[in-house]
Amino acid sequence: MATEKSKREPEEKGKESAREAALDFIREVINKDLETNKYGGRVATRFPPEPNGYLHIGHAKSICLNFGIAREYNGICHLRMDDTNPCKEETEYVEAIHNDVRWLGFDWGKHEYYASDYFQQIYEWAVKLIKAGKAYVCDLSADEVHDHRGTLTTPGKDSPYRNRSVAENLDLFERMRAGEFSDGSRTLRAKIDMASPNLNLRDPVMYRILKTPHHRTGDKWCIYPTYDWVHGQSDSIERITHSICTLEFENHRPLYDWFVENLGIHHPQQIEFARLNITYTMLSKRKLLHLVKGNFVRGWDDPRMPTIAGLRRRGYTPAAMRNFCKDIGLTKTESVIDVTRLENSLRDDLNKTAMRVMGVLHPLRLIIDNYPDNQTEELDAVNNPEDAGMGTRKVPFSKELYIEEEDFREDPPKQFFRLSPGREVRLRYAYYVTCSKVEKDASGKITTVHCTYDPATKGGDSPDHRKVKATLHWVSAKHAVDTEVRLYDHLFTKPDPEDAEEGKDWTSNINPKSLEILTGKLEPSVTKAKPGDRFQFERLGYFCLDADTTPQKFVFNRSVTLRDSWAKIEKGQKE
RNA sequence: UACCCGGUGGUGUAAUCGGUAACACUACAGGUUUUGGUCCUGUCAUUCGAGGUUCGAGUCCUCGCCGGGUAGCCA
Repeated sequence: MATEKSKREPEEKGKESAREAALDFIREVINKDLETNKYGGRVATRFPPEPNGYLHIGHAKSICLNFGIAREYNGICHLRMDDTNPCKEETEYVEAIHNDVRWLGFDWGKHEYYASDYFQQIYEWAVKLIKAGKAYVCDLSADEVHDHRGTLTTPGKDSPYRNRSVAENLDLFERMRAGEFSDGSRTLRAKIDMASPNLNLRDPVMYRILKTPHHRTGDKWCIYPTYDWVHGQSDSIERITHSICTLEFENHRPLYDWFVENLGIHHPQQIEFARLNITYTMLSKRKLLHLVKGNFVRGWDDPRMPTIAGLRRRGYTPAAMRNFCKDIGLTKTESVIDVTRLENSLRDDLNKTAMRVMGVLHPLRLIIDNYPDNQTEELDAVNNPEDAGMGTRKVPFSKELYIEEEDFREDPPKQFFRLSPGREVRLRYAYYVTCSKVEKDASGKITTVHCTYDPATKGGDSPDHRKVKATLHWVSAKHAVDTEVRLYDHLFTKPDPEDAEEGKDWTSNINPKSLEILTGKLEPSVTKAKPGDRFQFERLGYFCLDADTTPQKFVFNRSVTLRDSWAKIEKGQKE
């Protein structure tokens, strides 16, 4: 094993350094800023979620980026809750965010912040802009503001309230804060340019009246700053150097720049990257919320969900997710990642780390006619052929076994190497067996396969070195542990879930067969497992013990199948 | 129809000051194998188009074409 490792290491190191050599465009900007000493050698990033839902794999990309950069540059990464809309935010989500970021392997230390902690400062800066004649109270309704904004191709019109005196603005704004006006009746707006080709600069709203209690500030405020007004200033307050965000905020950057410049405060550099898209996967927080609220799934942590909580329950490891985020790269090009990339990252990780075990999903009885009736043998099985350090275990063997239905064909097609009448195969770690006959029920369905075994092949090797073309997994019938197994398929039937037929919406693409539940048989060693433990069921896939498990009933989630080249061949034969 | 951003193989990313288009995944073909897994080997693009600058262009210039974003008091 030691020699194998030393053989592999140079390769892996080579790959690492090659990866490091090719810096992504964001790290290039940071390097440049370090060279020019733009921020005095500091690197400070932040991950700024709104606590209005669970984090998903797209957020994982951002988390890995922001915390990763901080780690690499010996900098710092803040966790900041962007909680500026009291109507949508809940403490439950804050806790879920903590959980998920930590689970992914990142630590914000003491640097946890809330935009709501800055409300007073933000308010004072608003007053400052009013005094400078750069913000005004506007009495237009939401609809009227919309009408005045103009369109993508035509300029907007100034609000009739745009030229109020500073004194009047100050008075009105103070009374907005005091709760004198009803929700939506007035706003504070930045005075920029109603004719700007960038609509974000057409006197954007900075404050709205919202008499709704906030999850942290309670009823202290009845006016709340908009995201556009608060976000950049929050970054500035925290002295963030590089504000990394997704592409849709590119058009907002001029506005954020306008705010910090007119306030004369620290100016972070915003850098935008393309958000993650994955085939057969929905990555819109709003729509994921709809899936949960509409009971299309069993909750935020349903193993079919692309949420971090869902993937965790499915059996994903933090390392697999981090590797995935690293592998997909970072650009400004909008792209769609094939979901098999995500699955492959899990296979890669679990192949090296998961304990092997034998389990049968679709049991077919197999009787070894020439095996002693009441005999049980304890056979040695390797726990992980990739890691000898994981040792071996004993697996009980007896006359009656279960094998996988798929592993027997009475009339084998071309290239089918598994068991069929007259054919000899290996039962993993046990014996060579040859099929002598089958039993069928009235409908013609095969109920039992009879075999004879060769006692000389104990352990799975034949002294005469004769070859068998297949090795089957099996479970001893009288030692088998029943388990519920949940098999998952993509939550959506189309690569692009948004691609709905005329007159239908994205929910019409939800896969009605995304969950299949069955009862399987497992070797008894799994009874020691704890929820969250991951296994490879040999020749089938990776499975994770679910939290629904009770002392009476095991529940396994299939995290991902193994690659299956026979399935591919068979599919090709049918076409 | 305005503004902003993007366009390299089936997919995702690379390619210092312009200098032989590289890596990974997939697919396909082999090899190893007590998992049809893993692992190993091989094969698969002249960079959206047209001009231009240059000894030399994926990189620079011009004009097109295509895709995405933007008209919340959401973030």
